[in-house]
Amino acid sequence: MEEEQRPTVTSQENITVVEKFDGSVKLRLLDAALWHSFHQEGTEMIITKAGRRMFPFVMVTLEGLSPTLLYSVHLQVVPCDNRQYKFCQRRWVSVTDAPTGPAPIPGTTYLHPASPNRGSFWCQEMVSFAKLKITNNKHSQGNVKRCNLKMRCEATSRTDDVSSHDVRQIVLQSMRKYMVQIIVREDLSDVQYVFPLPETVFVAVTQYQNENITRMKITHNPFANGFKYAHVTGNEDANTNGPRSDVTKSKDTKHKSSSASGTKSSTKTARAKATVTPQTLSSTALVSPVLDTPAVKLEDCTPDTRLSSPPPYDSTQIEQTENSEDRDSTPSMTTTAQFRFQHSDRYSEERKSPASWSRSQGRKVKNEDDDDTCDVEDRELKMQTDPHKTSSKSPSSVSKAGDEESTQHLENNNGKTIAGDMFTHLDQSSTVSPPLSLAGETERDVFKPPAMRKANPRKRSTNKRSPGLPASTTSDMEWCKSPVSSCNLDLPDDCVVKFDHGVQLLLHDCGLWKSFQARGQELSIGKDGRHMFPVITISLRGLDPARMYSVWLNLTTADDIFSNIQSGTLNSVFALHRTPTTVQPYMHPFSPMPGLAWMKDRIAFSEVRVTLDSTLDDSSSLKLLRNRRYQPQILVREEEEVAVGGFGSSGDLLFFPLSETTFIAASQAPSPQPEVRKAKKRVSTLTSTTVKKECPERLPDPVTYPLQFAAPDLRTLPWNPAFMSRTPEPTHRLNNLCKMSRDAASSLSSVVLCDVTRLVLSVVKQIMMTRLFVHFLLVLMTFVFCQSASLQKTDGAVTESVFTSTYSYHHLNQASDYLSYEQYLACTLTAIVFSTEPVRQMERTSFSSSEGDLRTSTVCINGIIRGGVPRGFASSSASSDAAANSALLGGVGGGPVAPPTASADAFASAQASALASLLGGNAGSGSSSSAFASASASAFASATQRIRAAGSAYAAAQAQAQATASSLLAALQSSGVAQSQASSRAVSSATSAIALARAEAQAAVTGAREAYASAVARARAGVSTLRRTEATFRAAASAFARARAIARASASRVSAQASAFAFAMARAAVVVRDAAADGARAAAQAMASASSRARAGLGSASADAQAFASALARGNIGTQGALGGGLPGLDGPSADLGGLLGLDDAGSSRVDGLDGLGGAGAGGNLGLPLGASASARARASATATSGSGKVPGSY
DNA sequence: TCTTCTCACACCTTTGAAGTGG
DNA sequence: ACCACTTCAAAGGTGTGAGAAG
Repeated sequence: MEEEQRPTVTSQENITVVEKFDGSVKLRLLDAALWHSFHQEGTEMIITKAGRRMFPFVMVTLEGLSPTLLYSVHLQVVPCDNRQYKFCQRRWVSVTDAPTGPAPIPGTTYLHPASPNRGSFWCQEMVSFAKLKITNNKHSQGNVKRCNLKMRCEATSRTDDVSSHDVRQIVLQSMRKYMVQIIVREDLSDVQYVFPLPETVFVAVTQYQNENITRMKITHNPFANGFKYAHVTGNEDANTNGPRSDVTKSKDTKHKSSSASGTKSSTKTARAKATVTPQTLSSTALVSPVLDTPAVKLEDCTPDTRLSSPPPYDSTQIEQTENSEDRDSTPSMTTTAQFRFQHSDRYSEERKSPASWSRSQGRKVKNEDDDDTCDVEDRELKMQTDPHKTSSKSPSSVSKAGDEESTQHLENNNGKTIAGDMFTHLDQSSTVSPPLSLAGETERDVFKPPAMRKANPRKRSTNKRSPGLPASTTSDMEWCKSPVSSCNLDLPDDCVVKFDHGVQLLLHDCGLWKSFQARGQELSIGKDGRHMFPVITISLRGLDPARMYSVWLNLTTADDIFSNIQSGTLNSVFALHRTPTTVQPYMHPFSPMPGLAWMKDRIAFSEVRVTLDSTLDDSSSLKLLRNRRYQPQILVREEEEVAVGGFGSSGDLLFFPLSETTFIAASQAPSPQPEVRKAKKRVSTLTSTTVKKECPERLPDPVTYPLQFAAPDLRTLPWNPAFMSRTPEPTHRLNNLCKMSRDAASSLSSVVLCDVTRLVLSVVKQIMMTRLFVHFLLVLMTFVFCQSASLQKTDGAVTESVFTSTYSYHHLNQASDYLSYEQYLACTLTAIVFSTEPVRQMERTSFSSSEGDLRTSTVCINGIIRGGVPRGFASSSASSDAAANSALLGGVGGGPVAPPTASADAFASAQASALASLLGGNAGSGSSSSAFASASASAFASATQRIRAAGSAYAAAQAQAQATASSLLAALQSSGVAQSQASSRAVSSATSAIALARAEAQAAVTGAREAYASAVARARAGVSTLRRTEATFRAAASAFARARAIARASASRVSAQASAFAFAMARAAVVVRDAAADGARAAAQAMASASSRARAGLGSASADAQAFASALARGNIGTQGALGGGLPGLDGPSADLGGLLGLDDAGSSRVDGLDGLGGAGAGGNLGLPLGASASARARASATATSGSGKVPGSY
């Protein structure tokens, strides 16, 4: 590991960093130059009982971590040795030569509050330990308890306990030397990476020992600004009293009483002198003791120099730095306020040119002469050491050059560094890679050119308008319409052109932006959000007119600089209280739109708001941090259609950094210069009012494009892009946001959807899936219909009808600002319903009747939304309901719209016909086109046929029984005649004949019983079928009743027709039911008469048999012994016949069933509840049948 | 007596709330 | 009503210096 750690010092965007390696993981210590400067003096850190922050604090960046693994980042302060130190003779010397002193406190660990987190997180953001505190209070709690994920999982119940402590303190011992090291640990594993930072070696003290350290602390730490003046004058006093050695001597000899009083008095004196003239301070600054620390400015160092001369990081160097000659010979990286100068430029491309920052620097030199001698010292030193830069770097020249060349440099430096920053904010799923943008550099260079440099000054000279006024729209439009390739010189005034991949972007109101930049870049924001002003207004050119694009505004943190404006000067130091965050990009509300629409007019981000409230759930608000500098960028993303409809983001991404609009998010911080405020306010008011008055149509209206159904791809791509153009803009965005291509609806989509639908986020997240489902349904149905062979119109008529239906409904809502999501959903469902078969039969003329169409749509929408599709009935029921409603309101079956009364009659007749067909056995042959009626009729007809078959079998069995009885009677009669005439021989033969007749009668009865059992089974099956049919009818009746109730509620205008319809239907049903009842009654009577006839026949047969038996008993005594027990078997046929009489119950059951069936049919179709008596009777009859059909087994 | 430590202090910045005026 | 701005107060960070503690 030691070998792998090869610290190298590099300069990254003017920030000196030290790179550390541990295997594949790289750590960079930011602000290494500041650390080094302190290190050279011997860093001291104050420790207090309550805890005190470190300054400088540790900031690092990490690379090489696995994006998906969880890591915890620890800062560990480890003792360098066991020795105790004291500050003697301006140097730190060891008190105990041998490590025999008190044992140092073991290294304490500070867990970064963001731990644990994924590697992507750690590598994306800077890791700052600014809030770490060190203390000498042994009872202070460290934060080691919060350790890693393992421990957190194991001890979740102790969360509160942990949070209750001050977990941000590390316990140290004073007068001991420590070093910071960073430990990166993989959670849930034992892998860890250790990065010792020798640059951070410091001595923990309770009171500063080294005066230079104190001075440097005051210089660089913004919280010590209150002592800055004191040190300026204190140094002055020291210089007037003698060389610095005297000061040191007084410090070393601890003449604290005198020095303290002197310092205190000097403090007050300094504040009294705070208004001293810059010249005076400049002269005093030239002899400031800070000059004792010779420094070479970073700018004076060539990269090679910086790279080739890494600072010595040996901790023992602290003891060597007491020699001033050594310090002089050491190539120090920087000095005091130089850092601030550098940090102001950190990560900023303005260093390459921009006027704003150059002006800031110029003002800084001019204004901070009052209070900061260090800048002047450095600058003077620089001017002495580098004569070549003396002229070029003078404040005035810098500022002037910045003013003149800012525009030209802006597009030149369309930024590589910006590209790197920007892509960290982009969607990771984007297919665009950083090289794409970088590759465009050459192309931009081709476009950029001298034309711009020549054109702008000339135009500017002729510009007589106020610089704050917007540019001429006419010229802008001409610019937009002109071809890209021409790259003409006639650019609008007050604009700057940028290029990316041949697409040109025109930034308007640059004069206004410059005006603000010249007076300070702060943009006041509040917690409740404010509109940006000036408004970022652009124009685009070079887009493909037919392709869809979305335009985004992205705010990137231009740096990690904490900035504020103090005394009219822009101060920038490292952010102390904040860690950098990513700002969610803002999509222009018109997105996506065809390129032609984007190029048609200006694109203004007037609706965007900036806010400090990070919890604000508003997609139009950009959540910013105070006192951070932000770099607006325009992103143009090409949207491509995807197979399932909607648009995806698979196209190219263009980006345009707008360095002209860089601003600092100020926290209601008033500018200290009243004239600046007045000027800003004047310009703001003037511009706002002027813009509103002179350019009321500055914002383009949503572009409307005609539907083009003839396009061939419309038959294959069901989601018609033209449809999106015609829909209201919010719906337009809905289609884009809810497209199926996105696996999961992102939070951004949800947020934007909240904006569109005006619904809360939770609701939007719930309906997202519903919306996707509806979208899928619509796409699928359109696709199916387009592919269906039954579709007569192959030119997308169904698609058009769907869209027309939806669009006509949209007309109804044009008065409202936005179409609610419920309305949109209803429209979509309506489109689905109206795409079904009955509607396809409609004529286009009747369908396009907007009012009736709307009314019909409303009815169906309400019915479907409120009542839903009847379960188990699926599409047929829905279509029948739709057809019924359509027939009710506008006619069905095509043709012109029929009068309401006629429609009701037609519908009633259709219903009656269906019922008649059901009861008359003509199911399916009726004229009703209702699928529901057909299905129900066929089921009912089948049940009826089965019942009739059972009745026929019963009748056949009954007839067979009667025939058998007749034959038996004939046989008995014949045998009796013969026996009366014959002798005993005849008696025996008669006996055998009787036995034969008995057997035959028995067989006949058995057959009749089997036939009876079969008839009973069939009757039961008929009853079961009847019940099923009854249930079906009940469901149908319920669904129909619900649909009718909904129709009645929603369509008040047609209540009269509905009443007439109901009356006619009820009348028809009554007629039908009466007819059915009459038929059933007649059948029952016929059945009863047949039964009575059979009973009569059997009774006579039984009487004959008894007469025959008595004759035998009287006339043939000799054969009594043979006959034995008489004719007991005759009871059997009698019982069997009695059982056969029970078949009447079966018959009555059938009648009852038919009666109930008729009631069910009528009741179901009338929407009336079925009478309980029908089913009860049916059940009772069935029970009675099974009970009475029990045949005695005497045989 | 010397060194180290503690604490109150003045001063600063940051942050947010409330008020004011256009 | 909205927005921009001002004023004020609270919280927290900083070095200083007197005094206490070891």
